[in-house]
Amino acid sequence: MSESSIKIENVVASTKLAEEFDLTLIESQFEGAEYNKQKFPGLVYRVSDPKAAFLVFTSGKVVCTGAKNVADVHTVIGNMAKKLNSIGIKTIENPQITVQNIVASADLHTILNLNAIAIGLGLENIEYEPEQFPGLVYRIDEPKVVVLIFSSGKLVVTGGKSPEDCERGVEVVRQQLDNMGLL
Amino acid sequence: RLRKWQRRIRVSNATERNLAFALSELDRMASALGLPRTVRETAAVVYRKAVDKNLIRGRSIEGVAAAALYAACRQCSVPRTLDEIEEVSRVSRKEIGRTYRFISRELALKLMPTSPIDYVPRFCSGLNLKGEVQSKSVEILRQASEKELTSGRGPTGVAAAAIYIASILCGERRTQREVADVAGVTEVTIRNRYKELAEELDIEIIL
DNA sequence: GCTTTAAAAAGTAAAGT
DNA sequence: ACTTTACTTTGGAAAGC
Repeated sequence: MSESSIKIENVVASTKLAEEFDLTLIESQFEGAEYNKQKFPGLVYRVSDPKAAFLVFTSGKVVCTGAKNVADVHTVIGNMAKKLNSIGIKTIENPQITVQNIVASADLHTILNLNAIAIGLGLENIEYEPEQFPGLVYRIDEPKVVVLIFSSGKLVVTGGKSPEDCERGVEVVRQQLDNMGLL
Repeated sequence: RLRKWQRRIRVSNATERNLAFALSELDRMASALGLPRTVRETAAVVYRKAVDKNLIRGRSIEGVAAAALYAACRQCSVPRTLDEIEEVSRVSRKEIGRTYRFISRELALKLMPTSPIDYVPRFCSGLNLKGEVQSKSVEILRQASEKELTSGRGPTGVAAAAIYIASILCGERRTQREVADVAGVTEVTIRNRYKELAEELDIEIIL
């Protein structure tokens, strides 16, 4: 019924793979790893099977960004654990992986009048400053996501913890615009 | 009791001193931008409301003053861009924009996004263009708005393109560079906007 | 608040050909 | 003029300034 045809563009997740990490050691063993403690406390490491980027911290915590699926997040983190094991670093067996944010795009396939939408949704509920950015920012409480609405009818949904949050967010926007006769 | 009395005086002094500083800042910036008294007064009202609601906490007086002036210009329909406000203030555009969003929400200013039409009088006078060209520009912008050619585009860029076209139609042609300079956008933006306007509104531009 | 990561949307900008 | 690169906005975690 409401297959919003959402396209997930990026998934951000965090987990803990060990109690602590020697980032200098990892930097020397991992090809392409970047670590500048004074610039940023985390080590940056990019992988390309499923494409993703890691931020590894001395606490053993890891942030994974850039994955296109929630499943890929688990895959790349599993691969990361194996790579760490291969250089003699032990990791936690079944790490608890938390999806922190999902960025998705969608398309309403209609040209939109952002001024009318701004009034329709209520100026106090939106932010629309075309001088600074072409998109209208709409924050939704349920699901708790932020939707960027463009005059082209394209949308960007972010802040969701699951793909369902993103799809519901798009539906909320679609329905509200429809109810106001702006679709 | 005496301590409390003295403290009140101190607080009062500090409050008055800060307010005086803020108002002088508003005056300095408004003068630098050549803004009329009504706008300065509006900005002062916005600033005082911000003070009354304790919105200055954690923010610099300069930042709130700059944001108040930015908001006042919009309320009075004589908008200045964040870049223009930044030039006369000691705060970054990012900080001004952030503070503006904050006070705009907290004071429920409910301002519509800046209309390209509000830039026409200032840009035209800066180009020494008469009322006829201004009227033509506004007419073009109204049509552009109806045909959905302004959503998401920078107001100054759209206004500049409309003025560029109007100046040609009225036989008082200004170059893209001249218009771009007064509008604070690049020639590329004028070109992109005017091509879109000319095509969608079926306006023939003979150079 | 900042720093760093990734990605999309559309507009604007700057640099190089 | 055209192409490429890059910055604007949104969200979230990480450790530390």
